[in-house]
Amino acid sequence: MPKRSEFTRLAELFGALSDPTRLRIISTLMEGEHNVGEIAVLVELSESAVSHQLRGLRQMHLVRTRKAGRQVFYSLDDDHVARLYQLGLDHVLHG
Amino acid sequence: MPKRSEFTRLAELFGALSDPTRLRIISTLMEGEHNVGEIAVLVELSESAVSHQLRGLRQMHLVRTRKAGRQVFYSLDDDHVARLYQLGLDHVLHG
DNA sequence: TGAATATATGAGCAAGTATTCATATATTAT
DNA sequence: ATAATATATGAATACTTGCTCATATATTCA
Repeated sequence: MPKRSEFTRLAELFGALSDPTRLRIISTLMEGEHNVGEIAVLVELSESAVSHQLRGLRQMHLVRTRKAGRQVFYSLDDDHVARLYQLGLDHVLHG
Repeated sequence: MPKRSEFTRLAELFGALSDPTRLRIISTLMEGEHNVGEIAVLVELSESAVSHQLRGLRQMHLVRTRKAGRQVFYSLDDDHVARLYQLGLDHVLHG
């Protein structure tokens, strides 16, 4: 049985995946890196809202950034995320 | 790219795992079935709070129940949950 | 039957979250 | 330099969540 602090961190990880907007962002990034403006168009949300969400994902180290001029390109930092996403989706679709 | 409704359901699934209390309950149930009172003791929370959380997990079909007299025994409904839990924990502990 | 026990549920509240809007910072172009 | 563009951030607000407390429902026991 893990420690309390580990449950908290695990909850934070799943929490990062517990919002449809963030999942759409993650789904978008699974197809390759994108800058903030592109992501905003793809998920149909304001750039500000996207930027706020990306901040959370950044702080959780689920995405990483590459700066190119004034654009910032985001990509998934870690394949654990993609695996969690896929496993969850399997459960939702079949299962 | 999944549909909006699927993102919502996926978010709900991860949302069910996004709270330390619920994760403790799930962790407890991974070791076998327990009734509400036992779970309350093990996770150190009121029976009411536990019952409320179990209701959510039930509605998500993540746990199932077996009634025996006036007690209700809960167990994990589905190994997807245990797999998500384990994969998430791997990410939190190492990686 | 009536009291005791196990669980479930509803209302209410405090704390957390996701968005918008306004503004700040950084970079490029004129 | 100044304007334009891309992103980030802070404050405000509406919505959601997790708990407690009181109460309801079921089941067993005396």
